[in-house]
Amino acid sequence: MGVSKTEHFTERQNELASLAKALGHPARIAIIDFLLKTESCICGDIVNELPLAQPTVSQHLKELKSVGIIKGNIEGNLICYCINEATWNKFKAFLESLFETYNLKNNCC
Amino acid sequence: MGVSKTEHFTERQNELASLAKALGHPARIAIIDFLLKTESCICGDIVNELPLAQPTVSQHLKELKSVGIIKGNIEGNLICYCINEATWNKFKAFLESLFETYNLKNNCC
DNA sequence: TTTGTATATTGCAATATTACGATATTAATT
DNA sequence: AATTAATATCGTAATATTGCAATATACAAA
Repeated sequence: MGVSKTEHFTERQNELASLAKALGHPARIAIIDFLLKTESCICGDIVNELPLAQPTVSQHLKELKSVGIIKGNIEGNLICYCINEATWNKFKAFLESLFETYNLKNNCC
Repeated sequence: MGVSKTEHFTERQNELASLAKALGHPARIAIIDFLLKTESCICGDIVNELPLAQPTVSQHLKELKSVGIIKGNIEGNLICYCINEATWNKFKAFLESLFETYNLKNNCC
């Protein structure tokens, strides 16, 4: 991407955009789906669940981790990933606020 | 971006990723914020609301329009943009389903 | 200590995104 | 018809993303 002028937007706008961007790839949605589906941490199973090479999956995990959507714990030989509750709730709150605004006010063409 | 292998993911994963990606820029969040805030269509005011040049804003509007999040109507000399209810509701449904799954099931490290 | 297994990092090619000046288009106004 | 105003498109520079082979790292097991 080109340089995006984050300094001109509010912190909330930048944060929400970062979170949305992190989810803006089907592989990363698939990772989140998988984490939610299995009801707990995932240790050493994610690569096999995705139609991508191991380094590519690792990179997607890194991106999700860098915005805080997931967190990883080293567990012996494996790395266990799970949803990061704090960030997830923040994301949820951002969006629920948007959805609420739309429901209450929009009266459009 | 490089080529993303959309053919390996489900339609839902690809759609949700596209919508999230479209919201993955603070300028586009700002546009949505503004549309929601003003409670109706926006005619000819968006460029002045954003700290970006007119062609850049036009490009962001085009991206939001191309995934269906907003729609535009020509109104005389102006173009009026508003949230596209169908897509917005779809996006909302996708996310509410994710949030629900998290609430019910997640029991994590 | 060597081997095997899981994950991360590096490096790079192909492609996409962002931003904006210049220019085109379209319609209202004079 | 010429001017003004709003928006879109084109072209392009700078930078980011995606994907993966090769390689590194870290730990467990033999």
